[in-house]
Amino acid sequence: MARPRSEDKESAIMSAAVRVIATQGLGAATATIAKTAGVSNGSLFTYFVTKADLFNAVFVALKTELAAAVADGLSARVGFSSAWDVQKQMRFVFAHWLHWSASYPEKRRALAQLAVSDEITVASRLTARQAMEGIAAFLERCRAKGAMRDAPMVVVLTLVTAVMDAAVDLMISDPTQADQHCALACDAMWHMLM
Amino acid sequence: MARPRSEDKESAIMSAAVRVIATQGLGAATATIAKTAGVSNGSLFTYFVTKADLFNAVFVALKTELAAAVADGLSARVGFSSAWDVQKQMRFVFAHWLHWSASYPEKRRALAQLAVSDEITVASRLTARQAMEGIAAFLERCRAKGAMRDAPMVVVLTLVTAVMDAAVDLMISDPTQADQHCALACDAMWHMLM
Amino acid sequence: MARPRSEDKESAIMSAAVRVIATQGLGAATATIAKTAGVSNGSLFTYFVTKADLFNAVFVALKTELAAAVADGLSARVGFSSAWDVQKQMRFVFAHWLHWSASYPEKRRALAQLAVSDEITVASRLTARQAMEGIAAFLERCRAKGAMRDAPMVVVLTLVTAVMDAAVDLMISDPTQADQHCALACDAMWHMLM
Amino acid sequence: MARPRSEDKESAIMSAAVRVIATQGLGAATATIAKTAGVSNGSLFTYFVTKADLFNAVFVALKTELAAAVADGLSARVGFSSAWDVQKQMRFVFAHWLHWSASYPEKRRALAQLAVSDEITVASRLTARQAMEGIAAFLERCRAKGAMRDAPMVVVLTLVTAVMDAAVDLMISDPTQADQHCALACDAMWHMLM
DNA sequence: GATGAATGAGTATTCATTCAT
DNA sequence: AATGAATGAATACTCATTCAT
Repeated sequence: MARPRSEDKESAIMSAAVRVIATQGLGAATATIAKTAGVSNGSLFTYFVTKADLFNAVFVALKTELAAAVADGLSARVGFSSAWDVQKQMRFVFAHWLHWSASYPEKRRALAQLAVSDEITVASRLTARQAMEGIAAFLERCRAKGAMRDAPMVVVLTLVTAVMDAAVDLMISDPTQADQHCALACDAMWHMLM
Repeated sequence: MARPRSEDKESAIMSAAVRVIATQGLGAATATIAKTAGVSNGSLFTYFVTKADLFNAVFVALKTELAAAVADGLSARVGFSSAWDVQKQMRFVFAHWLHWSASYPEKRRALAQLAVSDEITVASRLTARQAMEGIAAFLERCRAKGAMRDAPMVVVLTLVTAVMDAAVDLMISDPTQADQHCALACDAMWHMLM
Repeated sequence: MARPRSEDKESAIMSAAVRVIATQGLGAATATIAKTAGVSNGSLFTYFVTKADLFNAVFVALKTELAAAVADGLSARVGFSSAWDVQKQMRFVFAHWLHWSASYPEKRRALAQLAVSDEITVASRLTARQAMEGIAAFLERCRAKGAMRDAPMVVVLTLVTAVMDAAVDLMISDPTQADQHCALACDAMWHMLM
Repeated sequence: MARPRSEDKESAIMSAAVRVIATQGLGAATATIAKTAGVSNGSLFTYFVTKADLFNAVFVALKTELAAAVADGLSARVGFSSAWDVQKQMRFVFAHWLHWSASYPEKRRALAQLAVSDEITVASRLTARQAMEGIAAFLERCRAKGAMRDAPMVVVLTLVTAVMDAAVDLMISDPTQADQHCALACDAMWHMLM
């Protein structure tokens, strides 16, 4: 598993991949990605044995990054307890999530493409899901007394993620209404879980 | 005077495309699609000038088909009025929608790929949206007194569609729990809109 | 050898071929030629079994047409005898030839392409040469007392044709100087033969 | 640091192109050219971005080579001055030109095809013309006191080239008479210019 | 005979991956 | 390790020709 040095190059390639995928789709040539990263096309393959490997790595990285951002919003507010506080906290977390995602439209777009690709392995998808599980505890608390209190966590997480993704798309496609869309989505989530 | 164009062939190509895209993604070769359709690769191009044209046609067709199926569930129950009836009706419609989608996993998978492709034109996306217009009216009525009563319809439709898609994914990936997932999603929708 | 009727269509196809070859080169599609001729692509092949056949027919026709035009200039002035008259007559014939060719740039261009094609058979080339032999007698008289009096006729004809072709190209490429070029070429021919 | 581009390969491709064009015309497949050059079809495109690029390069190279050969005959005899000497020199130069061209029938044939192609850019044609500039000066001197003393140089060069080309064709098509044809053409040129 | 759909071999070009330097 | 040339399979699309109507 030991990779050649230069983490710089590795991450340069990965973020180049994000940018290129965002604009050219999954059909993007590895050579294009390499050039965008300022690296020779040969080098790309010393860091990622396969184009699919690169894509999987990018997928996992983006999902992980997103999860971290969400967790970030999470850690800022812990310890509320009353119902009203829970709602406030949820809003805060979801708003953080949404705004973070909307700030990186390229990442969002790349992720959307990668998510439906069949190059992305089940393993990658599993890893991605696990990264998101950090917020499971939070959602657990949110839904504790709500309508979805007995639903399996996977289901809750899947539905929540779907709504968030859709909301981000709306925010990106019409940035002037971003705040309204954000508020609406947070409301929707609240009602869905309660 | 010459051999007329065959609608059979046209639709054979389109459904072949669905099957092939579902398994091979958008990178699927036109030759593969043609062979799957039992047609020469040259013929594919007498029916669709371009691979992108074919994909757009398939996209619109699938969306339209889905819309028709939903509308089908819609027309079955018209005329309810009390709140309880509205809920019942909505459940029915959503359940219909979900089960229909879950019954055609290939169509769903193909649609998921096509939806994020940049080969799909705005015109196609518009047409698709218009096909869904029928359900918009229904949602209008559902949300009339609910929390989202003031939200723009696009937003509502986008969120609803996202939840439906996620639910179908869940149903497909774990068919034994399909009914529970369906019920859960319907509940979620209900709460989200009310 | 009996061809299907409608000489109209046959010649429509041929002149369409001239136009299309002039603009698109020999790589022009038969379908394009057919459409230009206002005929179905299938029909083209009832008149010409092969694309090469069509091209050969066009080649021969153009060469023949040119020869006829030259002969036309020829017949206008027959019977001069003194040396000075011969020169005058030659100028007249060559000028006629040049102006006729320069009036049909598409034909000239198509002919230039066809002449170097390897689709054109030796038979066609022979026929073409024979068509031009009408002026052999005339050239014979021109060169009778000149420097090329002992050269084989083929050689004379080849050189003369080459100069004429080059002159026509010059005239076409710079129409404002057409008359000067014509005069120059006639002079050149006169000197070459005397 | 990587394998350097090989000039060998580049010229192998170009001369393969000459051979293949000579026998198959401009419709020759790049794959055929590559195989003839002993190179993978992919490699052809690292040396020439486009088939048209390759053809332009070949065109310019052949024209340049021809010009060099002519210049070669030119430099062998410099310094003559009397009228008789000029004639002798001109004959020598033209004979050299003709024999060189006749020795490379493939190059000649390829050049004939390329010259009428519309893939050949004006830039290429200009470069080619400039390569022939050397002989222009020589012709300038030849015609100084002759009949074409006032004609534009382009015209002179065009006519001379046309006669030379025709003569070469004659020499190639009937090699046993090559010398006579050569002598005849030289005479013709002499008379045309004087 | 006319039409234009059907066919499938053929084309230029691309691209993931390998390998010489 | 880094580079970028080399490779050749793969791809969308074209086109001469055939054939059903």
